[in-house]
Amino acid sequence: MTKKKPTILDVAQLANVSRTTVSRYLNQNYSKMSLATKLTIEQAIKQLNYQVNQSARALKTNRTHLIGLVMADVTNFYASLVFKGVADLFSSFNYQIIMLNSNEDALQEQKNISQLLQFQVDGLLIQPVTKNTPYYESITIPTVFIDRPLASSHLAQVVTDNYLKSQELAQKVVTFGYHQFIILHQKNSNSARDLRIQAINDVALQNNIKTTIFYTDDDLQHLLKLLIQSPKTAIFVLKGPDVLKTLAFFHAHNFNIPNNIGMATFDDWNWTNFTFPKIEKIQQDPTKIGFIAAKLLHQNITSPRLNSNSHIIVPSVLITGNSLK
Amino acid sequence: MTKKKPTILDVAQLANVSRTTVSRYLNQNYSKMSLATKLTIEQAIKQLNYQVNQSARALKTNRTHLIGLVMADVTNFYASLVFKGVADLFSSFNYQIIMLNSNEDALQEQKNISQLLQFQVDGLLIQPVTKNTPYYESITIPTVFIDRPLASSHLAQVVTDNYLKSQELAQKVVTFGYHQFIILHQKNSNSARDLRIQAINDVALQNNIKTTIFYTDDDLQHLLKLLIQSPKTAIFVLKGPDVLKTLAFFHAHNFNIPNNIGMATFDDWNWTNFTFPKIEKIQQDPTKIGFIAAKLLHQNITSPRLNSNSHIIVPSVLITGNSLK
DNA sequence: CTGAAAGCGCTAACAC
DNA sequence: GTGTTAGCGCTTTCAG
Repeated sequence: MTKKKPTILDVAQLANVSRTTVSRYLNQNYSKMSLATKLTIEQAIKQLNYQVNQSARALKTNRTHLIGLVMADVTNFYASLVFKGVADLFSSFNYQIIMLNSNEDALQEQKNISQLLQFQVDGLLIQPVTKNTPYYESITIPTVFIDRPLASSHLAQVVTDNYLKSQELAQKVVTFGYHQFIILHQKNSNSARDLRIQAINDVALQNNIKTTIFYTDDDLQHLLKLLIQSPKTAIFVLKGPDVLKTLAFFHAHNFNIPNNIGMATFDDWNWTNFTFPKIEKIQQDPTKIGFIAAKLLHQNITSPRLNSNSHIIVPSVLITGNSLK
Repeated sequence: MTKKKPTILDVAQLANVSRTTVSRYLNQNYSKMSLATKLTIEQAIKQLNYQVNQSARALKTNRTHLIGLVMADVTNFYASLVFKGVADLFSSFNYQIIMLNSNEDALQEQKNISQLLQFQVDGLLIQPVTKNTPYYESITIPTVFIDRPLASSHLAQVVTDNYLKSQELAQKVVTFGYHQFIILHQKNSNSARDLRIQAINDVALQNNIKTTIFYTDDDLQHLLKLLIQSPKTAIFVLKGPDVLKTLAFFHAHNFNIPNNIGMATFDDWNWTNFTFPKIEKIQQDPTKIGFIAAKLLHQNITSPRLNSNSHIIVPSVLITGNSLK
């Protein structure tokens, strides 16, 4: 327990070779090494239960094999799914992921990034909480932004097709003949959500449909006023978990979907797979977004300046439900 | 971009002091330092935008300020919540969390642990996928196990009161006069789940109630046979997300809860907050478990051999619903 | 109050 | 095919 960890020197001495040779073994430079020494070293390592010290290696090679993942809100299920994708990609290259929580706070995000830079991470994956591109552009290590589009074209980013798919969804809703749209979301805003709202609004305008924005943070009771004695209404719920909440609320107040109200939503996960009725939705694949972002980052780390400012759109899918009528 | 990062030496030269003095500044050893030099150094650091190199510091001090978090399944919402608790605690001590996914696979878990040891993490938090205590006991750095109880008393662990609370829940269900229990869970087993099942079984036995175990992995259709023309039945759903699935299924087959069937569940999150009806449940607090485990680990890191083998039980709460009748 | 210098464990020229 | 050696950036005695 208290005895020191074996170093490369211990292995070298036990195997009767030099540190260099052991180092070569560790880095798989077997090319110029007799099978005999290779086996001796292998044996010595096993015997001592030797493990390379990544700190030392990092100091020498200037590569930590650490990736920083800065998520806007880790308690959001979106974060787990992105993490999975990122971890899946990087685990095959023996990189480890340090995840931090910005908690939707810009200051915390900057602290997180600064911390990660001290740890000399080889790359950064950021779900940005702000649109503060000057700060983001000042980051000098390979970085890929996730989920929330940023205006600057200098910054590599992997996002989904928010505007177009939302437009498509809204247009489909229109075909059902709704005369009023209600958009339900949380006050806290971000660029991805803004694009969705904008698309819905644009479609509404083109079709002379009245749109009201409503915050789930507020008491849903207020919503009732909007619904009673109003024209045929469709509700867009911008966050998966809010669907459950809203459904329960409607159920309690004897509103039926799709008979009294139409509903459509955006789903990062399978929230609506088990609801009644099935909700018309746009489904995105956060794990895929994470995986692709990680892949891009890995490229930017291993061969810099190649696609370092790619913008990748991971398409989402429109899934039919029976929540419109 | 390509220019080298400033080192402590650059700061020292700019501030006209020695590396030692800068190092003292960095480590807040202000006690024996003139205010003048302190300010000069502060200024130089700002000017160069200097950041300490943690790899170098780690090599020297033998402390990485890295914590390894090995979770059985990161796509499970439980993992996010635990992570939050762990991150909340350790962020105040400037430790970073490296999270890895064992994917419910023992081999993967061992690889993960081995990787983390190479990175010289200062401590380990493990949600174990096996009961392989010999291997776990061979780990020589501070380690705390989470969620799934391990037999060995040598190992520090933070878990919830699975057996007792499950017993309490089952006993409550019994008072409603159910004559049959069905336990719904996933085939994949672990010690925490086993304890819950055992408690329910024990209560059933004591009350001459027939219990059937049913896997959600299988087609739920089979479940119907068990329900039609059978005595008054209560269903225990062992995983929050499965509640949605099961409710939707019952709804589709015109079974009403609580009129036709009773239901009780275990909830890591607010899965059942928005269901109809509200489900009788045991609610645990994974974030709290993570926080407490992290606290214990931090203690074990900073003052070893004090509580290094504590067993902490974080109580869960029985929450009344209207799913029993 | 400050500095000189050794050394943490490893890698990579360069030598042989 | 293998070894010598310098040095990555930092902390820490020890000396002044």
